[in-house]
Amino acid sequence: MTSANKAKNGVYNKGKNRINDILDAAHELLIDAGYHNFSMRKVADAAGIKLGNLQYYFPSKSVLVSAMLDKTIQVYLDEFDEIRTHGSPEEQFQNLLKHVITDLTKRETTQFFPELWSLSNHEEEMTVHMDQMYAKYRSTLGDIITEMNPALSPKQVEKLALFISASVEGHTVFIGHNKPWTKEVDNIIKMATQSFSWLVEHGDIPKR
Amino acid sequence: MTSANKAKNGVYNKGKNRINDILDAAHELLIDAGYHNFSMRKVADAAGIKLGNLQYYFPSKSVLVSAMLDKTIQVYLDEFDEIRTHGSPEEQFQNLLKHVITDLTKRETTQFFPELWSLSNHEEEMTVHMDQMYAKYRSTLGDIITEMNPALSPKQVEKLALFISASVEGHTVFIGHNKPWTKEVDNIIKMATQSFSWLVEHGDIPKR
DNA sequence: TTACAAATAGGTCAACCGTACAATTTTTAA
DNA sequence: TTAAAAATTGTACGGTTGACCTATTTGTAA
Repeated sequence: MTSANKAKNGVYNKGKNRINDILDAAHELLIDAGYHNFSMRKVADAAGIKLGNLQYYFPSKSVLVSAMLDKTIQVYLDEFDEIRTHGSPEEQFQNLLKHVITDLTKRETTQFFPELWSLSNHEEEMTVHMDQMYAKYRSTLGDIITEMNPALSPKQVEKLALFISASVEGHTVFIGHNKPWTKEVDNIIKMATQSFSWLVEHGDIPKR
Repeated sequence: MTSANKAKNGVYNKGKNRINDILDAAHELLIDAGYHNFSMRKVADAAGIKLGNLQYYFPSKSVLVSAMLDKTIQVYLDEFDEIRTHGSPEEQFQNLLKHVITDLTKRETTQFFPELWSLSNHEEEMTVHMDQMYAKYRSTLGDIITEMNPALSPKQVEKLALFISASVEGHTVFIGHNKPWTKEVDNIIKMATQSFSWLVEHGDIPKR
């Protein structure tokens, strides 16, 4: 059992809060400095503790980064469930697109995801976290699509969910926070809703 | 005048080849190690020269990275012009989508762009290179769209080019080289062609 | 052939890095 | 109150990094 696990299962409130503080500081640092400027010492500074103390909770950098990714990603996962609780399938579809695209323009999202994409290309371990999140994303989207057009086969639904979710992610780099086209968010939402709805209802999607 | 400039304008073939070797080595290193593992010493090693010699051509890391980005991006820029030389607007549209999406699956492209996106979020200087490339991308795409549907206003064309190009870029993370959905490339091309063609021909795009 | 510029190598520096570990203080449970 | 556990600090180590600067070698043009 590692020190971090000991701390997580510990009974002291101080330790639990510390872990949250550290994870938040790490997240913030990743966002505004990028992973190439991300170091244990900077995280410790940002969290207001000493390097030795940080290592008591997270014995290695990779353990820290992994935990930080987990926590950040969990926030997005929770939001997908919420979408499914209100409205018709068509409304859920529109709400999901609007929600995700609007979220792209938040500073934290605009900066976080490119780091995640880059990281997953070079650190095997990070790929798992990312894939798991996008699988849930596509699964939620797929459920909605199936209800919108029950004639579609599971394979067709899968393809549509992949195409739509991937397309939406691409806008991060262009309409995200402080990007040149931020003001076009509403238009992007309109175009996404139109074209992707049409694709779900009238598209000729390969059956397998 | 910097050493790098001197070298670039120099008359020795040795020096010119060296610069190309260095830029290629830098590109390769960025691609398979990521920017967080990108160092002057590793570039020198990969290029088969000593650190001191590398610094003779590129006096600082940022100058090197900047030159490397420039060279890499130029390759993509040249390809856009090619597309415009053959076929009807509709064919050009399909060819462009097919070309860009197919390109996404190349190892170099899959790995390079997330690095570029991340870098542009944290290093002001890199943003310029990226924006310039995507501006050219959208401009080419916009010209084709205008010919496909002359009834569209310039503003509408601009929005469509933005939406389509951004959507396509998003697939890098999902159908790129060694990604979980690489085998779906052909289906993605089909869906992109269908939905984006429909959007250009029948979409209700805000006029301003 | 010789003089000069280009190209290459080598060394040094302060700063930063991840990791390990011992010493100390603080908190909690008995 | 006291002993054990948890939390925190401080320090040290071997490496790496970007930037500088000084030889030394190589190539070329006069």
